[in-house]
Amino acid sequence: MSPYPVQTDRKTIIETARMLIERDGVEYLSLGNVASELGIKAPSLYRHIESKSALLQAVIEHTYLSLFSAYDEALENASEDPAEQLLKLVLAQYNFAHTNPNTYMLAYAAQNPDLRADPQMLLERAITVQKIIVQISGEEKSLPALRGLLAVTHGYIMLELNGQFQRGGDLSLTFEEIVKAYLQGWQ
Amino acid sequence: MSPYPVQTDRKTIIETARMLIERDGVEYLSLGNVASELGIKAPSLYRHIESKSALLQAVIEHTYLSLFSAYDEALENASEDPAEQLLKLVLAQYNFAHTNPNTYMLAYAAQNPDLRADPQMLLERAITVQKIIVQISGEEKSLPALRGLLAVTHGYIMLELNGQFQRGGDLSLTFEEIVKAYLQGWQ
DNA sequence: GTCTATATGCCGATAGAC
DNA sequence: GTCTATCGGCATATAGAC
Repeated sequence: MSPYPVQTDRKTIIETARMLIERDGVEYLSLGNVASELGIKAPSLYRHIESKSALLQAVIEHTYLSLFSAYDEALENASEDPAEQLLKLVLAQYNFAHTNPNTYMLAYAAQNPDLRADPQMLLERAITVQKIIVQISGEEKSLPALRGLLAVTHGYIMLELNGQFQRGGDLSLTFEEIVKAYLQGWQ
Repeated sequence: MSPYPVQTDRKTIIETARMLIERDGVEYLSLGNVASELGIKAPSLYRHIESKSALLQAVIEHTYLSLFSAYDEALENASEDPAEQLLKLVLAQYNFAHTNPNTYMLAYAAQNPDLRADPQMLLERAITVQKIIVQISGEEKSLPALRGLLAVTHGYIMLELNGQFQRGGDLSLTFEEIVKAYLQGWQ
């Protein structure tokens, strides 16, 4: 038998870090917090992770994969209508951000290049969405139309998460209304 | 004569902090940095500021006032056309964010309530813009139309500042194109 | 208004025992 | 795979001398 009651592994550490970031904000994450949550001491973590920065990197990667799963799920039950497909996609992102605000913001705001998601993967995903929006905007305008859709979606999420919509209303419904109006503008 | 060669005051400290945040990012700002930049020692700062958090608050307030000045300037030479006025406004914000990326992000992302800008002031500004956009969207849809405009503007700025537009192009022109298409959608 | 000295605390990371 | 002990660093903030 092991002389210590608690054991952990890399996957559990990453999930614990993710949970703590979500609960307290990334600025309060320390290896001490993570270890304490797992019932072990901070230095023990180094058997499983290389550094704090590698741990953050892993959390960000996990966040992107979850977000991409949400995209895939959203498209499963969508009709052929490109506007409906796009709405389902951005709503998936909107809901993901509300369920996981702190990791969402961490993943999107990561400045440090080695904390960024794989550019190749991001590009592939973007092209998938571009193929949908091209049916609305036409080929030539599909890149700006895509970028604007990403902007209005991400911007709305950030403003809402930061509490900058002071005047109430049904913010989820308002978001849908805005996206529909936005897509109208490219037709 | 003073026994020490260097003197400072609250205003200089705030401006120094603002400059350092802009240069290095807010996460690298410390009272030691500020003091060192001013040629004094960190404890001396406490004769002029109450705490680091009060200093950050002052920088954020200064940032908002500068941004509002940019808005005012943008409207000075604008025509009667509401679409042109709105475009000038959001371009003023876009340019401000590019000139002051780190303080822009700090001011917009401030989570801590005592680091937020004065809600009353923000509300007044929002209503000013709403009076312009109402000419495009109509009264009933003017609040969602405003929120969407803020979202697309802020979102585009954040995505560009975070380096998430990988496929190049004239990003400033693309932004204009997107805003115009967005406003089209509400007409 | 600045200084030095210091309190106090947290952090990431390493060495080496078990 | 965990532990204890420790290094080295940097942070905010206060006390009291000049």
